[in-house]
Amino acid sequence: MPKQQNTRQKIIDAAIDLIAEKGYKGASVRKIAAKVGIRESAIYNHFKNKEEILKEIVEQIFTTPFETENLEERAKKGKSFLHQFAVAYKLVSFDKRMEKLFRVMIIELFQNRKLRESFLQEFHQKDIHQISKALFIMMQEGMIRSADPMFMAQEFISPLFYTRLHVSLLRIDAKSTSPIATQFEKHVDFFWESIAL
Amino acid sequence: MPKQQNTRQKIIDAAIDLIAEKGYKGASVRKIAAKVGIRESAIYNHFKNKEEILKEIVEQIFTTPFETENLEERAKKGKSFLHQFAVAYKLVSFDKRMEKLFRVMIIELFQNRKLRESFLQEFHQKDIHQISKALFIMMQEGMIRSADPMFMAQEFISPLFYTRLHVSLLRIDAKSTSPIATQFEKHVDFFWESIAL
DNA sequence: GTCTATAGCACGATAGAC
DNA sequence: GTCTATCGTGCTATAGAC
Repeated sequence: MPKQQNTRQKIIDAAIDLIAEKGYKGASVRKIAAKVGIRESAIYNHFKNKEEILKEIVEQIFTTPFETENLEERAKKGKSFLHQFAVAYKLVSFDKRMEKLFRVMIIELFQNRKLRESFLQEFHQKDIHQISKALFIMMQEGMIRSADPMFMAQEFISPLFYTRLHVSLLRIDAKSTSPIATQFEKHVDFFWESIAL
Repeated sequence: MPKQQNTRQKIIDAAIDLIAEKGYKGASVRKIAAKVGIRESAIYNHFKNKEEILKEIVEQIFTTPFETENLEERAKKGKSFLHQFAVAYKLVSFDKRMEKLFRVMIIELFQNRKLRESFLQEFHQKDIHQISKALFIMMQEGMIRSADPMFMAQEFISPLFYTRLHVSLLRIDAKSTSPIATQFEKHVDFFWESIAL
């Protein structure tokens, strides 16, 4: 049931909005409080200090529920597995909240060591691992050409990431994304043609 | 002849260092002045305000001298053209000053509209255009399979960009980049095998 | 072109009443 | 858990002497 948000979550949401727009330094405790509709001092009833808010947001960025079940079975479908992944990636790219979190991630990537490590371990490695496992199975099945699965997985994901960044940059200025919206699917076509036997 | 830097350039260099480390907001006029070895007020003899410093830096980011001569001739060499491009991209990725400018670019990408537009027009489009022209020539020569050259160019560049980001993230924490240093060349091999006829 | 001095403001955070 | 009030700090920028 859609219960009313508690103040703590309201603070986090306001902070995400502001950081996505102005960066961590630009998202002052004052502005966060104003957005929530309380005074600065009231923030400190919910968080020890400003950094604790960011910590919580960073955790939320990397707690993406991700389909990892039946990997072997799904991988045997070959191209349609990759298609499914790309479409899921596309949905996330266009989801309003996920897009905001993506912006926060990029903005803070070079300024927050913990976020950086999570990016490399969670964001990067988790996807790479899943895809590489699937690609390995496809190689065993003789569906695709042989190569280092980890490397091939990165070749598959990089263009998706780049397109996601591109989408995010266009949307921030309210520019049209229609010329690149189909690139997620086109990439799968191109990639599959590149590896299929 | 290697003349002594004037104060103006010293200010810019100090600002690049500080922004790459702390972001634009974290790179205060105070700190920039301290790094140069002058007082804050002296900064204003060289720049109208803080933003003008950033403007200058943004311009420096996108004034990359880029090899565009003899494109047709070079393109006909096929794979070795792509290899040349990737190696140049790799060199830039590991160049200390270019790496700093790359960081500044990523940090400010979502916070500076002008930088964002330059990114899309200069950084992104310029590379894409050059590569797509070369790929078009290769298609005409029957060296590679036919496809939309612009799309194919993006497929070629995305993994290079992703690897560059990866390198930058590792180096900021002084982590080893040797596991991914060869990815630029490996990508060319993989890509060429994907498109060669 | 540099300095000292200072204005004026926004910041993060705390104390204490309700 | 929220408020008012306030503290100390760091910020951008300017005025004016040298």
